Amino acid sequence: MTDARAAAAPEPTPGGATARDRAKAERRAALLSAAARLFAERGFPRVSLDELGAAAGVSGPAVYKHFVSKQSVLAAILVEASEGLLAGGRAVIGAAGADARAALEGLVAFHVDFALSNADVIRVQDHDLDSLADDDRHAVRALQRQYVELWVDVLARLRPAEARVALRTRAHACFGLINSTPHSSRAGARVTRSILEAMALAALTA
Amino acid sequence: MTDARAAAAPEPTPGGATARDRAKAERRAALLSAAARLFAERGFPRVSLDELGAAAGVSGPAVYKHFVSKQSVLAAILVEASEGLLAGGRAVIGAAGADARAALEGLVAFHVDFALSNADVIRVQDHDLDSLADDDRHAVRALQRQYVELWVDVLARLRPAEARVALRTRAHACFGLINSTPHSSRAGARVTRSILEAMALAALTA
DNA sequence: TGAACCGGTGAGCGGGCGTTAACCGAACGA
DNA sequence: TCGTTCGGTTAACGCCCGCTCACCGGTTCA
Repeated sequence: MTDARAAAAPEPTPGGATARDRAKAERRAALLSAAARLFAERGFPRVSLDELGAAAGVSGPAVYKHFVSKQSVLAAILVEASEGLLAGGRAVIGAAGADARAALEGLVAFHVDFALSNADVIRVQDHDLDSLADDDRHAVRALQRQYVELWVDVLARLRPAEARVALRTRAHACFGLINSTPHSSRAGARVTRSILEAMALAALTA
Repeated sequence: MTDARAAAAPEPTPGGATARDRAKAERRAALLSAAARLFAERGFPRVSLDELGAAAGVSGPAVYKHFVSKQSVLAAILVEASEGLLAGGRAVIGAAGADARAALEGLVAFHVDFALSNADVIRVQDHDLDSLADDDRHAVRALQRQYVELWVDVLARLRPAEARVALRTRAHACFGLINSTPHSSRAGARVTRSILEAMALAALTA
């Protein structure tokens, strides 16, 4: 009975690392996605480690083989999300070049897309941010601030007369508008996407 | 030494009830406002009853002389807010009569005003709603749904061709836009108010 | 092949916190 | 004036839960 397994197990290590490493990475990913869903549903403090582990197929303190604490699971989710948002925003702006209007439209489309496909993370972000330890929260806030400034820069090109404080308020309001998706996704994704994009652009360029 | 107090204490009971009743009502109000602030700052599960009591001048289990549980404090805040929102919305629509555009502008102004002067409650509302017991949450949700339908009715008058599902998405997005205030009130209240009103109307009537 | 590694488990500790219990003193009502 | 009411206090219970510990069995690698 060893032959079959011997043929299956020692594959040329497609991930580039040992089988145990790949299994561990999968577990970690499963934990993160389960955590995002659970935190979004009930809020960070009301999810126990036992529940979290169970949702990923392991049970209880096994989480500590992947994260140093419950808080660090939350931190991993939020840092990853903030970095993704910032990187994506930069890419969009770079692609638009000097065309400020195109940059704004790209940012809106990108953010709507992110919100629609990461509703859980959105919920967690403005739900449980202050359950983070101070340094983690500062890190996430710093990333978010950079992302906001990305928007403000683009808006400043379109509305040179307006103060940056006001533009910042506009950007935050626009995020609130787009991030309303998790609370209201009754309509289909296609309709929701086009409604949100139109509303956001109208609100920003009126 | 009785004379001075005898002259001061038995006032004609200005509140209409006994002095003890008035004191109790004040305590209850103090507890509610302290709770709104604390819940907004740190989230419902991370505020202990001792902290809550201390913030209102009493300490610890004295809260149980005014509320049957910690959850019921949260429920009182959210039910009161939702009822206020619904009643205010109805009043605004009634005052506008047949002019749908005026009704919408009134709703926007009213909601912006509410969000600016009740930032704490706004934060608590979309932070800790699911920390409520099932029946309380259902009650709040029912009130919120009626408020949303108020907006949808007005929007339907202005956009007769659009499906109500889509209009509901628009309403939620608009709430998200306006309710972004607590996250971004860096600019002054006056500027913020006019920016939010303009953005909301632009988003809804584009 | 065998020692080291490592991710998983179950048991258990310790602290925080919601809630209850027993009691006290002032305000109230007859 | 005197019994009752009632809002307040302190002490303590009991549970939940984050986290640690001791241990186990398969994978890895020399």
